[in-house]
Amino acid sequence: MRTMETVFIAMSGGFDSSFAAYLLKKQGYHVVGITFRLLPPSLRDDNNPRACCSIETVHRAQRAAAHLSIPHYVIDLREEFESAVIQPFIDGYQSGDTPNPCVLCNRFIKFSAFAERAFSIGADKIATGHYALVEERSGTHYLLKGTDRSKDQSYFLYPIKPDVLKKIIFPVGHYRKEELKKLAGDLKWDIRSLPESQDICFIPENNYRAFLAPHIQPKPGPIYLTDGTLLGKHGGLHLYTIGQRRGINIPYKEPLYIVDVRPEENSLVVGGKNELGRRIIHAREINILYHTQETVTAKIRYRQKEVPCTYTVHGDSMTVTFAEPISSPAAGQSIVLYHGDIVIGGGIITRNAASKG
RNA sequence: UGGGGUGUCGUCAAGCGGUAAGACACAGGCCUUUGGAGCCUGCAUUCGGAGGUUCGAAUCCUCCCGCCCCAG
Repeated sequence: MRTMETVFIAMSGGFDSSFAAYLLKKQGYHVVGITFRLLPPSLRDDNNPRACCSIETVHRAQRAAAHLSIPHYVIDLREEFESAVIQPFIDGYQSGDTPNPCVLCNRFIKFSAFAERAFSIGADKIATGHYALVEERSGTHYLLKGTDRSKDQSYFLYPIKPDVLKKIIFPVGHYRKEELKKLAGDLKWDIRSLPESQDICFIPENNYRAFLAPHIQPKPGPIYLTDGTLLGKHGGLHLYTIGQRRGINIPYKEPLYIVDVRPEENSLVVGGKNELGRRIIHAREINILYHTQETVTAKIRYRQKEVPCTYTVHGDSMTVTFAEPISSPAAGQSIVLYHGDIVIGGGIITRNAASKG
């Protein structure tokens, strides 16, 4: 009988990661529960049960660990989170981009800082409650979509480095959400009452504009129609993103959407829905996990069906060309490539490089 | 000051004597481990004001007020 593997699982106190811990334990791993401290005191919100490190959240994770009779520790990643996620989030909006904090968190916190820490103190593997899969096929590890396509979170996971990928387990990735709920119903502890994590963990009530308010000085500017007509004014570029409809506050014969954000002149360009499509997208800071010559697809947001495309890599950037225009690619968001279920990789969409098509 | 036009929801706009369409905007909700999108719901007891005619008026008449053109 081989030595029991030690798995450190990131526990948020929510349903998915708690159940993931349960599954690992059941599979015979030596499981250690870990909860992160991520927020500086100024952002701590002990009244928000979904906030990532409120007192209540930590307690919930501790209780879950106790139910499973596994050790539980809290590790402090506040500095890393502040410099790698929160500050870039603010800076991104300030500069007219639309950052994706979950992607940054996975890239720099969960599958970097936490992973390093875990491996340095005895973990063989790490695990999270993400709906995705890591599979080994003839010596190579692949990142795959979760079995439950409606919950698949592989989009957020593309930045994982290959050497870390092979040491990851996503225990809930094999299940459909309803299966998990059903299995959970048979357990002694009331795991189903645990909250579902969602929204940005450091932003209360999902109101990122309110979160940014104290950090960004509002800088009003003009709003133009695509033909150059001055239509109105905006209250600061950080309040808008490509493809946005609500909040533009301009009555017009048809709904208007943000077609372009121009930080150089602090202006916004709006147009009809049919003006949002782009066929060519450039991305930076790419991470490629898999190579193929076959037809690939890509998407530029979570919960979107992938669109056929081709891509060419140049160093750490790439150009993706879609067969059909894809709507509203925003600088700062991520584009992720797939070959069937397999995540090829992805990168961050760059400004002024999303071409018309 | 003469002549003409016009005044209906925040904006645009139906209505033309029978008891206020619609679009955009806005608000709320749903969806959702990013933003955005999408979907659902709400949104003028009242038609510039005051009288009058009618069983009945935003719709007809009178006066007043406000805008917009043309002329001086």
